[in-house]
Amino acid sequence: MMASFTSQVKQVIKQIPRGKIATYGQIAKLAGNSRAARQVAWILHSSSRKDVLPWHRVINSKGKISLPPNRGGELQKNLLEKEGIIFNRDNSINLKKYLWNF
DNA sequence: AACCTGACTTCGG
DNA sequence: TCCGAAGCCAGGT
Repeated sequence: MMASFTSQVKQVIKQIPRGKIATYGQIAKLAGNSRAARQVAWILHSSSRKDVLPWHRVINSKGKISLPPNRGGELQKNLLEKEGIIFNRDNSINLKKYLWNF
């Protein structure tokens, strides 16, 4: 079996329902390490190229997009809005409303 | 083959 | 309450 942290993270991300978002820390915690949020970010980089993952549903704990706009941040915002997520005027997301509680 | 960096979070002072 | 430092895994150089 592939019980590596990476595969766990991938599985968790695949379970994020449409129209909801999750934070790096939340995913890391579900994958087994609450402090491995950083790896989650890196995994999205490497895995989203090969596998199809809803990477756009992953944001930081402040409820904002972590990518620089020129790195896909705009795309991410666009994709989330298409799923019905409303952004605040400061480009943040209402975690109380959209955070994925499994 | 070793070292560095990355779309972050949490803990301690 | 605010700021600094540590933690974690993998891929690229």
